[in-house]
Amino acid sequence: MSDFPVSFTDGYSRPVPKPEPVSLDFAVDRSSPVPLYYQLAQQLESAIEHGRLAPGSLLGNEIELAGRLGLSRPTVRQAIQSLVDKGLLVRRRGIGTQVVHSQVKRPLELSSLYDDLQAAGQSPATRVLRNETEPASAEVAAALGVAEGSEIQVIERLRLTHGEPMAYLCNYLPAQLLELDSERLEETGLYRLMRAAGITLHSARQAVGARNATAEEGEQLTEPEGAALLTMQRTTYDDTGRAVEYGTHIYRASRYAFEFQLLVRP
Amino acid sequence: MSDFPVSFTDGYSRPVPKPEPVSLDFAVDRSSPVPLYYQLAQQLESAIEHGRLAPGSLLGNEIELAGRLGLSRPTVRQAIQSLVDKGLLVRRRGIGTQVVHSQVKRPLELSSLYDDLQAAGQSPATRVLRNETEPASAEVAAALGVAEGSEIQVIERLRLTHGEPMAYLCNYLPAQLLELDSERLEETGLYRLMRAAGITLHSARQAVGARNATAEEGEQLTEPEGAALLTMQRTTYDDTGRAVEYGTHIYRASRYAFEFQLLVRP
DNA sequence: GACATCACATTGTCCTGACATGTTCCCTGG
DNA sequence: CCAGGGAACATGTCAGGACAATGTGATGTC
Repeated sequence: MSDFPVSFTDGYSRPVPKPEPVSLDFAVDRSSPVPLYYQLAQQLESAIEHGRLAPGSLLGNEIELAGRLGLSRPTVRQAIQSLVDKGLLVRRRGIGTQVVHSQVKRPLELSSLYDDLQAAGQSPATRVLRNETEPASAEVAAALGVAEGSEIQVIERLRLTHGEPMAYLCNYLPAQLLELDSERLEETGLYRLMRAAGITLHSARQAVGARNATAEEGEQLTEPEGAALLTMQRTTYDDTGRAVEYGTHIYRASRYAFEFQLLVRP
Repeated sequence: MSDFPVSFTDGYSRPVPKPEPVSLDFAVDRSSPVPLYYQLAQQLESAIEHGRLAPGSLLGNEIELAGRLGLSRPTVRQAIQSLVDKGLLVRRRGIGTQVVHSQVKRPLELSSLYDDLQAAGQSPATRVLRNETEPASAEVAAALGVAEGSEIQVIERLRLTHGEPMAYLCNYLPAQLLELDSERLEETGLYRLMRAAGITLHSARQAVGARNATAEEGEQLTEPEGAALLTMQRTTYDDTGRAVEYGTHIYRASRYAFEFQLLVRP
């Protein structure tokens, strides 16, 4: 009953030669306004990313590390914890803290299509099809948590890469939230404009599905009627929990797929 | 930007100069093996979920709260921090800690299709089409980070609800990882079996796309050829960062869509 | 009346210290 | 030779205090 057919120490994971603590020369600057735990966390992250801390290697115990850096244990723990939250380190009671084996890095961000494309060197462009205000429909009002009929900013955009349509984006925002200039919308992404306006995005609820293109959708996206389209509906919330954006997006499945990474916290 | 339809400061801080926020009778059990910060966090979460702590309401300062509960401030902070991480609370230096406005709850979990369907009262069923080992192909070996040709457990399943096909699931696992009984696989989900075997799932990398059904796929899922299908590829890692599962899933877009919530940590 | 300044409240950071709990491994006793 | 116990060691939990940084509101000055 107690012995499962699983064994962590042997088996498929290449024979790990008992990990040994690594000792790197970290140092913190107490005169800096940057918090000490943050300085340490960044140095650790950098060391992991550059391979100076090998995957699977032990970090050395917290108390000794604290003493070597002239820090207290809670400070060191705070630094380590932030990297554990990022999925870079693993703590094991009685064992120690070790670097995660895999090469995964990004913990999952509330991604902006524009930024994603730009980062991928896809030279994105935007064509604003519509940018005006209208009274909130029942659906939009429910999604944004506002009264039906209140003023809502509606934006319809076509996102292109290399001159080819890639997605049709329709977004709804509370009208008073942000001044949206069509010119700027063609230059950058909506999320970046919102952040620049002092809105700190915090969480989003998404639904991703698929359906066959209608004739009209096909024409807009230069896909044949019936082609598979990827659909997304998203409501975004700021750090106080207010809904700040609701959108319906349609992507050409032949040119786009969502990629993201999930983290599970126990 | 200064006048939103919602304002945090008015309402309760007007009548009384000293805003005495919600004062609920929390209490911790020191004889319990459950950590104190965790007890407090659960009581707070429960109070938020049941509306005893209204959205937007202040939590009262940490020091006073600690005193009232007979706890130290770090313990109270740890409890609050865990809820901030979950997206239920917001801290503001100089202001206080508030309950977020929206009603969103689930922070996003590494979801199991089976559990999701069961939670939705869909009475899921599974038909195991294939369950055997084979040498790893190049694609699978790369995804799992093992040598090409090493033994891999292959599982093909059809997931049904109400007797109707909903998804076709193909998964690859390192052969030594887990003993997979086809009978058990028909009774529950793969993730639950892995967890029961002592594997703590930690993160996953997913790609979601769409495509038109081939004739064969259509037959398997009782969809017409050309119907829009939702596709997902996923690699799952355990808490040490080892890849423990790779899978290719195909969902009937007419019957299923992904829903999930993203959290952004600054 | 408008603007700068100060006091206050609150969270952010950091310290020291202590004990609890889970792992590993050696050493002892059989 | 094997099994069990316990020491050593690691992280987990908790306490109490101190000062810094920041947002708010009242005060004072021009």
